[in-house]
Amino acid sequence: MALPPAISEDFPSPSEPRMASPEGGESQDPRVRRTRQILQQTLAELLRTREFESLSVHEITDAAGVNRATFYAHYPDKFALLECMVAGRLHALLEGRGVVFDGSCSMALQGIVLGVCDFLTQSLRQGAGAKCPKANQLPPHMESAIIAVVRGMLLDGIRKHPPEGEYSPELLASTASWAIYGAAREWLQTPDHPPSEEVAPAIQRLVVPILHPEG
Amino acid sequence: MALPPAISEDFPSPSEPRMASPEGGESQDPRVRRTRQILQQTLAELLRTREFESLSVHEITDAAGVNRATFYAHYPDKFALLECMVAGRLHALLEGRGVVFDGSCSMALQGIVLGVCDFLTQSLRQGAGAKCPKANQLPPHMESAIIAVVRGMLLDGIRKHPPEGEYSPELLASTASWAIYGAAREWLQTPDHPPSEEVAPAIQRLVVPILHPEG
DNA sequence: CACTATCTGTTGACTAAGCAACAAATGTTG
DNA sequence: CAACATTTGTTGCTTAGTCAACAGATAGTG
Repeated sequence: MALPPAISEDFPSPSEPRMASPEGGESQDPRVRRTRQILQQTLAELLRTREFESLSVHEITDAAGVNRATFYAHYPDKFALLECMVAGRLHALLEGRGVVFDGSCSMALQGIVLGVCDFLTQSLRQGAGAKCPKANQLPPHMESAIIAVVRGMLLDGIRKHPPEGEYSPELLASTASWAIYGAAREWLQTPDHPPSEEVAPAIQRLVVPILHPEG
Repeated sequence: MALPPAISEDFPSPSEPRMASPEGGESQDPRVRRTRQILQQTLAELLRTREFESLSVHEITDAAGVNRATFYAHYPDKFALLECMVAGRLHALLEGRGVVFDGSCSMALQGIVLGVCDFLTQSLRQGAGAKCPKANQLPPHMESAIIAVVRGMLLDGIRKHPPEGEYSPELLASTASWAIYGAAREWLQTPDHPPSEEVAPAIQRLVVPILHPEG
């Protein structure tokens, strides 16, 4: 498989990854939680010294002490695992800050923006060893995973307080999430960029009109 | 159960604990290694803030995210888990220093003595929060676990090079292991005791005659 | 004392994880 | 190109872990 699969519609929760078979809802079985946590944590550790593209499923499961067949019982491929891993970490970061986007409060939106900026920064710092020696860039599949998480959070919030415009929640969420990530990425690649606390309000002001096209 | 069961004859390896059913040999199944590692690690973490006596099996398995029935499939009781946990940590400490007792070399014996002293010190430091606020003492079941590990190592070494005297390897190993632990304990409880590097040779000279009654 | 509560082991039915083997696709080297 | 090795998904069978429920032991409370 050369190209990653399309990001699924459903939000890829870390404990209930994007899969072919089962419906949503978090798994209760301790074995399931344990296996997914081990796989995600192992991938995170491998990414400190290895490039994602160069990793095989066999290598990940070997390092995790998990059978390869078990891997495929949880994730369709390594891209899904990456997505869930990033989702889990980003979610943990945002939850640790008490950020919950409900569709109307722009403070929460700014929290998401700030979270993405900081998450990008720390992800780059961690993988400084092997991944992108010179350019301040993340591997592409990690980027789309972050966007998918942000899109899922925005979509949840928008659906709770749907705006009255003509645009679908999906379109609004996708547009805003790509915009947020693009802005954060641009900020990060700017030499001598200001701290995230300064740039976050600016990005937030740029994105707000997307979510509230009328006002 | 009010009293701990007697220390078994076989050495309680961390990955193959003292059990009713199976024979010796380390388990190959990743699930088995994982479960035992989680339980031992969880116990170690709990002991930082809790007293061993006050812990129930239910509490340990709950914190570990392991089913209580699974616990009993690996350990007959919490004392066996403690023993295996201590054995694993002490073994790791000694192996990290390259200590292997083969029954004859007194340098290795001194390595064991030094390891016990340092292990006692670090065990006390870790559990300083809750266990024994004033006296420099370890919970009794931890003490017997340490002695069991030392006894097992000595027994392995003695059997490789059995001395010619009238004493059985078991008697020699038990006597020496209790002597070593008692000496280390006395050293640790002495106010302003010298560093372990100084006391270890002294203890070793005390114990050597036990293992080599003739010479 | 009786009542309640918790802990200890144990059992049997169900489910997830391990394992070996497979076919197919993809590289890689001569 | 051909031969070889690696990776990817998938499949049946076995084993370990989960879960609920059980009986017995221990201990606290009115």
